[in-house]
Amino acid sequence: MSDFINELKWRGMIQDIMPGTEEQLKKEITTAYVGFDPTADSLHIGSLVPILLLVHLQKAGHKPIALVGGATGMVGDPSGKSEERNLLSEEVLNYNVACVKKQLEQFLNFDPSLPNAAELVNNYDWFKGISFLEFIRDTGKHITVNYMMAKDSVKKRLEGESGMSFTEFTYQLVQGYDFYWLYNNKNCKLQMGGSDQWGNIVTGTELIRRKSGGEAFAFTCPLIKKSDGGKFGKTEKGNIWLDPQKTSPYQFYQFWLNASDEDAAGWIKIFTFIGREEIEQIIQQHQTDPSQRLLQKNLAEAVTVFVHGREEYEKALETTQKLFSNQKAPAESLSVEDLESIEGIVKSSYPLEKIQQGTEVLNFLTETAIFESKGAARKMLQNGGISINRTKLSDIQLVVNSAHLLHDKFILVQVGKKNYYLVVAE
RNA sequence: GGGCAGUUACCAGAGUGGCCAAAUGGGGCGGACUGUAAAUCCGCUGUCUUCGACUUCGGUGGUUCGAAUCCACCACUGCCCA
Repeated sequence: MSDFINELKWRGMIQDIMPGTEEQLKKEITTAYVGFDPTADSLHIGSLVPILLLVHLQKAGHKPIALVGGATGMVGDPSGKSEERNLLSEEVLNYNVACVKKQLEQFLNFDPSLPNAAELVNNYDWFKGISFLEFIRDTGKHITVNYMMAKDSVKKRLEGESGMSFTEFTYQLVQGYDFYWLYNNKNCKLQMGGSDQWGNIVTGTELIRRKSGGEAFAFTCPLIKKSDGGKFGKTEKGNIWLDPQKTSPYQFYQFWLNASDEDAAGWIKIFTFIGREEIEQIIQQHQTDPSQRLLQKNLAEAVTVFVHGREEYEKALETTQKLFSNQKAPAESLSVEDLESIEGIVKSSYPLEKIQQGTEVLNFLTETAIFESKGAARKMLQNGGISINRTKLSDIQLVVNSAHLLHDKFILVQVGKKNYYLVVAE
């Protein structure tokens, strides 16, 4: 259990670390927590790193606590936000909390026979019983406004144009209280999180020191960015979610497979449990022939298996191979079985009758919901971004008819290079 | 409550009576080149069935042949004062 920090260090998963943290972890089985915001009904891959911190922690023999912010979610974390956020309704929040809880459960081991069994808590459970007066007298009294204003998350907003509500200003105290509560009730001595959480975390350790005279520790992991400066985890379709209903395992796999070389080399350390030597070997092999994209393949495999399981990974891989391995081959070479078993790409159905009569492409593309409007479809087509059965379209007047059907049943539509749609005529 | 500044498309930000669906940059999407990469170059980026039409510049009214632009009121935001 001693090499936990070292393990994270070589993986590049430690940004800031409080002095004494390593010693604490070496001394005894330590309980540590990470908080998750219920801002949506699913976690996305941005939350994957904190989850991995907990998994690494448990692997190293320590006890992980995953906290879902039922209470903090009602306040709104100002960290990294340039503007005040809208509050979620309680109803939505409760639903999100339930969803996020469910997702977290699959990554940690909750077996109660383990000395370091994972635990899942909701900070609403202890906040619901605390009155406002109680809170400002017992907790607020220990932290000065001067201290709170010095935090980056607050300072930026004070200097910026949009200001900050009292609600969001209070956030760090509320989160700090979580740590204090867990320290006293669960003997939790360590908090982890993204580096944007550093300020909030430190308020927690400060509160523990001033209120109970105890010592608590913390470290943060760097926020993941793409080497080109873009936002991590976003694609044209939005966030990459962990929920397979929102992001299919195939799309999930594709996201990792599309990582740039530079990103993949860093990400494989952070997002997989592959050992150091093996990773170095993969990187080396990758460099001898980058076009094989060994790095990306290994990365995508490991993460997809971790989140969706091996079976879903196999399907995603199979779909990938069908769609990409023989790109030059005519679409006709795909068998009925191939087409029928393609998983994870967007499928839509279309009346067979209409195809037999012949439909104009633009109608076809909008009526299958591949495009929202004819204008959008037209622009894409004129830009050369649409293929049907792997043949690029150039004619707006084209009529889609029976001749386009593969095996009398399917039409494979591509938007751009990577976005596939399978239209089933029936 | 008083004073000042502001509110423009996904974001930032120009535009201060007609030439404005609105400069520019970023982001996003598509294309070429590649390796389903990066860099580079090119195109698209309010809505709609192309030409063209329609709806936008915080809201509501008004002035005007004509308003993002002028006026009035309201709302919101920021800064300063009480």
